[in-house]
Amino acid sequence: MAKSIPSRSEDYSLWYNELVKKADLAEHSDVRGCMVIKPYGYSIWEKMQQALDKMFKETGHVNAYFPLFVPKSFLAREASHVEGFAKECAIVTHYRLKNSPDGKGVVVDPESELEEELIVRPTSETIIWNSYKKWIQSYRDLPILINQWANVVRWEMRTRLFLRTAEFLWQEGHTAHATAEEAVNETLQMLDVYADFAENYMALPVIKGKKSEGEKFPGAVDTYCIEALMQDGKALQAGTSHFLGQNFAKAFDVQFATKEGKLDYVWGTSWGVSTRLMGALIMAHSDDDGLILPPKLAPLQVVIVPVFKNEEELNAIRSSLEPVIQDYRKQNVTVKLDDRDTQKPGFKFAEWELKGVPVRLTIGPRDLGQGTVEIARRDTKEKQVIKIEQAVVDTLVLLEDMQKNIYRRALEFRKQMTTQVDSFDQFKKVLDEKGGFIEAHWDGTTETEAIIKEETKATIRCIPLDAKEEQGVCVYSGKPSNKRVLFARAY
RNA sequence: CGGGGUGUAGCGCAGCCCGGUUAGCGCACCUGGUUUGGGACCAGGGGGUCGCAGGUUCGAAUCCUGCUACCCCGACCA
Repeated sequence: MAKSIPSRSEDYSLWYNELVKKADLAEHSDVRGCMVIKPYGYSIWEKMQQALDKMFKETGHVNAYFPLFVPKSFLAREASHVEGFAKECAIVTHYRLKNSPDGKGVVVDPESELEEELIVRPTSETIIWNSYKKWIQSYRDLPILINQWANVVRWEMRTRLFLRTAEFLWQEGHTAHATAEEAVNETLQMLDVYADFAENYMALPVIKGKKSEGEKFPGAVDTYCIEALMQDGKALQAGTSHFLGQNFAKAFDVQFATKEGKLDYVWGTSWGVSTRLMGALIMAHSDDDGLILPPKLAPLQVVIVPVFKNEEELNAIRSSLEPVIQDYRKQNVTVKLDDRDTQKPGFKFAEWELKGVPVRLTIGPRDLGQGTVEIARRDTKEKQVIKIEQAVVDTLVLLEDMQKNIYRRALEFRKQMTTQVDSFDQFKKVLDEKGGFIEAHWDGTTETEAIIKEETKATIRCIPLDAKEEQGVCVYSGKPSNKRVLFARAY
C-alpha cells in the first residue's frame, strides 16, 4: 500500500491534494503559490489545449502572442478593471542585479530602477487593446478574432494546486467588432464552445449562465460563465466569456470609421479557460482509488499488464500482443505495455488506477493457452475475459461508453444535488446539510446578494440562460422575482 | 492578510513537554535469492545541513527570537 490516498468522505481537501501529487500531476514549487506541472499532468493540459485550439480555429480565431509585461499606466486606463486587479499584481521595478557588496550572492542594482514600472499581466485586455488601437481604423479591419495561450500572474493569498495558483496557464481570447450585436454573439458563441468542450471532452456537465453585477469581470458589461458541480457539493466556475461593450475601446481610444463614414468605438469581448480545468476534471470524476479520466483527455488510454514468471513467458506474451498493439495505434488509441519486471501485477493495477488510465488489459500464461485477455474499465472497475482478437474493438466500445458514463454519472450527481428552495431557512438548511446548487428566487439587487453571501457564504453562481420564467418572491427580501438563479458555495 | 497547526532520509511519521552516547520506525531505494492473475517475502546495505538564520548553554532536533514554506479556518479571487 505504498501510494494510497485519503478517502473523499474522510477529508475531501486532503484527498484532492494527495491525489494531485500521487498521480504525478503537479507539485508545489519553492516559489510561494506556484506549482510545477509534471509531465503526466501537463500532457492532460496539452490534450485540453489541442481540443480547444481546434475549436477556436474552427470558429475563425487565430493565435498571437502579446507581452508578459504591461505598463502600469495601461492598467489604470479602465477604472473598474484596475480596481479589480490592483490588489493582486506582481510589479517589476528594476531590470538588473549586481554582485552583493559582501560578496555573497546578488542584490538588486538600485541604479536600474525602471522609469515606468511594469505589471506582470493578470490578464491582457489592456496591452491588447493598446495594440488594437494601432490596428483598427475602419470597419474593414474588423472583426479581429485573436486568441493567445499564455501564463498570467495573480498574487493570490491562498493557493491550491490547479484551483488557484499565483501563476497559471490559460488561453485568453480578445475580439473586436463593429457592432454590439456581433460582439454579444461572439461572447455567447465562445460560451457555447466552452460548454461543448466541458461536456464532450471533460465529460463535465455545466450550466451556462450570466454573472450577477457583483460577480462579473471588472471591466465587462456582461460576464457569462459555465458552472460545474464538484463531488463535495461545491461549485466551480469552469470558464468565462465577457461582453466588454465599448469599455476598453473608450479607455484606449479605439475608434473606427463605419460604413456610413461616422466614427464609433469598437465593441469587444474576452473569454478564457485556465489550468483550473484540471482541478475541475479531477474533482468531478475521480474516486478513492485515484483519478478517473475521460478517455478523450487521458494521455494513456490503454495499459497492458503482462503476468509472467520469466523471460520466455514475457516474450510469448509480447508476440501475441504485437498485432493488438499495432491495431491500437492504427485506431489512434494510446497504449502502453507495462513490462517492468520490477513490480508485481497487483502493484501495477493499483498504480495505473491511481493515474486514471481508462482501460487495462491483463494477459498471462492462462490466457496464452486460450487466446484470451482480461479487460478492465477504470470508471466501474468491471472486468471481463474476452478473446484477444476482440480486444481492440471492445476497447473502442468501452472508451466511448466510459466517456458517456462518467458524464452521465456527473450529471446524475448534479441533478441529485440541485435543490429548489423557497424560504431562507430552507436555503440555509440545504446549504449546510446537503450542499450543491440551490435554485432560488432573488430580487436582483446587489445588496441582497451581498447579505446572502455574508450570512451563508453562498454566492450567485449564475443566472442560468435557460431559466424558466416563473413568478416568485426573493428568498431573502420577499420582493418579487421572475426567475430562479443558481446559488452555491464555490471554489 | 488575520487565527490555528505543521516542517526530522524520496514519501509518511516518532523523538521535542523534561537539552546529554552513534537521531529512530514504516514505505520507497540498492544487492542477492525465492516470487509474480489485486499494492510479494527473506537476508544484507546505502541515504539526514533535524525548514532557514540568529541566540541561550560545557552541550540544542529538543529552550528563546526572527524568517520561510505548506495545511486547515476566515477575507479576496479564475
